Amino acid sequence: MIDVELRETIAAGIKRAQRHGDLPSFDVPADIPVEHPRQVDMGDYATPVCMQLARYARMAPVAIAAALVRYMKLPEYIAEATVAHPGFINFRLSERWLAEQVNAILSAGESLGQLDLGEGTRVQVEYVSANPTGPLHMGSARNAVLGDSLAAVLQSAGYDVQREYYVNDAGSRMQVFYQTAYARYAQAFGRDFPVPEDGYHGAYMVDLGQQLADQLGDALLALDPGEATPRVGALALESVIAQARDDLAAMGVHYDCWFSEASLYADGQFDAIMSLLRQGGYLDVHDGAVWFTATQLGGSKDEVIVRSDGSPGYFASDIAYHYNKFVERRFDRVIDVWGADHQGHVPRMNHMMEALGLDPSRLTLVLYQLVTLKRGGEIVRLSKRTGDMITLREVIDEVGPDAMRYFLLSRSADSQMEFDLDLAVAQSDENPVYYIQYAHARLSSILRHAIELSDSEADVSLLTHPAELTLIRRMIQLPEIIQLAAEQLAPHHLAYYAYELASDVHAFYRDCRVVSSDPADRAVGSARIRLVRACQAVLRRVLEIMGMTAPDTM
RNA sequence: GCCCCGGUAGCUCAGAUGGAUAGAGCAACUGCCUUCUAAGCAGUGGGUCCCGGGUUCGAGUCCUGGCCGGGGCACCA
Repeated sequence: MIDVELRETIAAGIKRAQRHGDLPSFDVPADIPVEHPRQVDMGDYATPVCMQLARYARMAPVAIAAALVRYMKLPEYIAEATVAHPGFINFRLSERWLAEQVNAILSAGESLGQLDLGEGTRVQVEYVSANPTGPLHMGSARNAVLGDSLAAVLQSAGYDVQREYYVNDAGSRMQVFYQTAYARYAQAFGRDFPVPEDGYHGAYMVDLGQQLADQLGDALLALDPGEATPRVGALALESVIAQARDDLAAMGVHYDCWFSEASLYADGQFDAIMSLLRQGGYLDVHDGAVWFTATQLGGSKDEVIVRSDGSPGYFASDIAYHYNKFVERRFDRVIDVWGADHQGHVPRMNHMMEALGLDPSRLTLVLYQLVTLKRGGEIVRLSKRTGDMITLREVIDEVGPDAMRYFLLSRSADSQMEFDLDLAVAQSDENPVYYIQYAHARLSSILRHAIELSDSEADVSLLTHPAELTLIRRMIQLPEIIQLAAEQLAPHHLAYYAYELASDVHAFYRDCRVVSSDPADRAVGSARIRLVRACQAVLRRVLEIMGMTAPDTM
């Protein structure tokens, strides 16, 4: 990539200047900063390195910059390097080279935006993984969008990515869920069977009870509730998972694997990690429970693994699950996407990795701040147990999957966000989603009108208009945006990039006529058609990574 | 009390390993459709980057002490 090559160019320039005695001897910095200047008219790339070197060289930054400019051997795509106060070197891309990139983008085809940073590293992204005790709510929406886009970004960056949903089908809450399901099932036949005090009182459970009644008939009512509950529960679980799958699919979120927590116990993974921890001396028994001694690894307190009633806690599953990910399934790297309400678990997860003899840096926990939902100016609570909640499906149906994904993606995971449903719906015509998609539709429209014009003979060197060059400059940023998003695990950069690209498209549309009846415009028109096609490819690729559609008409 | 995340324009938010005059959308105001889609374009106004100290040639960015908002500190997940 360009910034990497410029770093080398600068480093080589420093050494050459030193050899010729125009710079004093000092170590070339390992990491030479290359950035984009604030203003485009300053140049395409810049380095402030001379200001850092001033103290070692005992020279004025501008003088160092001047020496460097003399000695750097510029790559062919750099038209010029200039010195700017107080010591920047600005690099300007060759316009000829820029125009040529249109062809490069088109010939990239399917591999457009495909990097090899990951070098095929096997990475798993686990996201959503909500308890299967009811419909997904809006909190999970942010998780889904983040995780799915992260997976797409990493794929594009050259990682071998697997997308996974962890089905928490073994926790103690599940028993309560099963009991609730049974109660609603029985009630569907007019039986007066109570929903547990700490059960799930949402209306959806009534519907589910009815559905179960329709599917199972009343045969199970004859059994003892203790016997019937697991059977009703199993079907209820199946139904909830199927619904989650559907709801996520409605947002374009799909998984490679739905992993069952219960299977960890059936397959003996739990027993395996227990003996592993015991051998490592990380287990302690007191107060009737089995503890993981996180304190000996620097933790603030020990953690219960097996409760005094003999049942394993969720942390037991977490350990077995991650053992499974790293040891059984041999992922090089695992990324779990969690809501900020789980942030207290981060230290113990790292301690767990250490105790299992795994490098904690192989596990990354991406935390996102919680979404506050507002409707009618009031904050909507997201508790499943009270039943007063806004479901994921409800919002998708209201604002559409594209808007949903864009809104949730366009803010960094670290910032808590307010999702105003009324606003999202009311402003749907003025929203950035349509701005971006409209840019794509406009390009499609041009191509429809240009159907009789061929770009096979196009001479891209005719692309010299400022609006064309601005657009191309943006287009070639795709790889570095993908790299940035992949390195920071921050897909929101894509949303901003897509918006800026769309903005450049709209400006190009205004300034540069593509289809013309005047024969004199034929050559440039054909070059522009090629630009339009290349630009569409870039726009489509970003939208694809974000999980959004690229409509041809709007 | 301790830990994590925020605090940037009226509102919602960007701001890459510390760099040049801190950006965008929405909202407000002013213009622009006889030619490829006006879901668009051009322009105007709008800032003690929460406050104090520190590091640095240089701080919205790093360190430190406060303030405010959110989340967490269970034999719940």
